[in-house]
Amino acid sequence: MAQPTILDVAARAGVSKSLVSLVMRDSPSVSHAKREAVLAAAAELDYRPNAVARSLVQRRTRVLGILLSDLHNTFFADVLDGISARAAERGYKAMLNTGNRAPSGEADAIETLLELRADGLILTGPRLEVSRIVEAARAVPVVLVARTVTAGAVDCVSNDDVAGASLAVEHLVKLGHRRIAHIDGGAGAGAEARKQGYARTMRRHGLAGRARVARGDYTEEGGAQGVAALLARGPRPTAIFAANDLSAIGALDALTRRGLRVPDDVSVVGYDNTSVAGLRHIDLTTIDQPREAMGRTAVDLLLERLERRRKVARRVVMAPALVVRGTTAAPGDT
Amino acid sequence: MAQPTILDVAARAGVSKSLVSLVMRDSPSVSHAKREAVLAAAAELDYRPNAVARSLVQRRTRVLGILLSDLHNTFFADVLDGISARAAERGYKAMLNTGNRAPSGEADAIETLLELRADGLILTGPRLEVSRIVEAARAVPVVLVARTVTAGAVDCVSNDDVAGASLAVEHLVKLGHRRIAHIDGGAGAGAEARKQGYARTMRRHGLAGRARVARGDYTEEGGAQGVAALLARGPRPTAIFAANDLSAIGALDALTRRGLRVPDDVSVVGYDNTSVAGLRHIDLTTIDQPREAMGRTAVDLLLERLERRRKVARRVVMAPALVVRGTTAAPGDT
DNA sequence: GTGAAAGCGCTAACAT
DNA sequence: ATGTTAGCGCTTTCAC
Repeated sequence: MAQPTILDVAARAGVSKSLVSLVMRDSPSVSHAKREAVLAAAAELDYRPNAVARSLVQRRTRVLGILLSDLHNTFFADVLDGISARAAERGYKAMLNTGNRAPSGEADAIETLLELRADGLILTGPRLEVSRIVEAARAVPVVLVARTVTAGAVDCVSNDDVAGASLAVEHLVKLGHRRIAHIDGGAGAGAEARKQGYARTMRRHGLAGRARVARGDYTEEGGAQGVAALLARGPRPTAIFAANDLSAIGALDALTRRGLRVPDDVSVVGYDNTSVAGLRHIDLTTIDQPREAMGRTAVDLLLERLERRRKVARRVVMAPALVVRGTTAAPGDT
Repeated sequence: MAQPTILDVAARAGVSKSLVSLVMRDSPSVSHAKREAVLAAAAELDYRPNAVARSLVQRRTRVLGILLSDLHNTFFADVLDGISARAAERGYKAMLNTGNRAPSGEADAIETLLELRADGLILTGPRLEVSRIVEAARAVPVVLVARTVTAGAVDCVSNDDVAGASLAVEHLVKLGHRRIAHIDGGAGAGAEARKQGYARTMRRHGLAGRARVARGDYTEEGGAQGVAALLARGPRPTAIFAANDLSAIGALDALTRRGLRVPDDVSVVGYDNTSVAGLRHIDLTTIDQPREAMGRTAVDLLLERLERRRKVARRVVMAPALVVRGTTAAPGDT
């Protein structure tokens, strides 16, 4: 027999299928004897409840559909850890799908999750158009992580990029730096806010005149080009705040290749605290986003809609933290 | 209305639900007029076929259950790219679940996938006991990636670790190295084979007497300790082959911190070609496993069982490749 | 405490 | 070319 059904178990245990159903769901109103008989039969047959059939009749799957825009970025893996842990605690399963870094792939992935009747959706870092997101939200509750959208039906959880950038700059100022440059993240998610946080904090310290921004794009290459641009003209900055870790690493490498020492000649700060930042060989000072907490919060928001029937949108902004490592120090006497 | 059903569409289009079903599945035997009417009604209602109901009646889901042992390791993300691409090509959906690096988590994840009635399972790098894997294979076809098991019902796809290690050592020998040491991967997957490949190749070149192995464990820390052990006594090796990239990076860092230059004083080779290895700042020579191809192959193996009803186990071993970067060079005149 | 029966949304076999 | 009908494996009343 392919996969045994509840009827096979019932027959073998000599009871009705309703009784088997009650046992499988741990109902207290079953006699000890019958419960044992049913469990024995189930074990012998290698029976496994069919979640498909159960979902059909219950009209819900207890599955949360998770879209991860890019598995190659361990940032998302951390968010997922929080999501899975929380979902398990609350009796839900997390099923992932990826968009393979393409907006159209994301749309397909969401469609699949919706056809499989996930009870709700958590989209982490989606590059998808707003209209598609809102469309999905007509079918089930949707929570966005690491991306915000101002649409009534969608909840968002993100980190405070302005505050994070501020932490980075404050740290450098406290060390004594004044010529602090920024390599931005171009059109990337959160890049605009990080640039703003940088500019605002420089101004607050009366360093607006010293502020310099080089164009980047969240890539290693972008970070290297940012350094090239910054060194090409003007006084050399004593510190660089890059919009993310990858571009910070690109900057790091470009600096050392030019014979400049980090942090002796130039300090470098990144953003995200990805796992590479922690490698001793990189040892990058950076800004940490509370990734796991963001994942957990996303699940909580979703279940508020699912179980408590909340209707109004909520937007949760979480606080980032400074992680000091080896790429920052007081400026040398240049 | 919550989610419209096929009956809602049928009513609105003025046809029977079978007709709607045919249209949704692109049947050619539907008149143009009715097809348009149905599609219009479906669009207006925002109808989405219920995969749960469909799966129940078809007794298959067209879903492949994918277990990724650890999303934080981008190695698995690459394998997954291959899996998703291939699955999509062949009309299947890939649904992932992770074990959160714990064997018990993996067992739960598999159980979930089985209850959701995935048509087959691909387990990548599972740390799970063989017995549990065989057990799962009683329910549906199972393919293992990056782990082998000698059980009849399970297919495996892996890379040839012995050959990969051989490539690494051959590369170093060709550069002129003779004192080539190895930092092993302890009990990690494939570690034993890599060590064997190292030993065998050293012997083949008459360097068995020069072979030295330091204990590692696939971690950065392990790589650093390996270097410490190797430098503590005996003649300094001119080259080190580490069992994976992470430990190679640990070695790299330990070497430079001791004032040794790479590759001038010591060459270093890793294994896996993870994304960090490619960072300019690391620029590690390493062995590449054909990860995407492994993922694609896993899907093919699964579908051979699912669609062609293959019964005998297959074991596919794929060829690794050398990727030369900046951490290897001819030995200096030490 | 236990069983019988209805039905979840769909497909498939059969009629027409 | 289109409609009718009988389940898929389970949960959920409702009887007993």
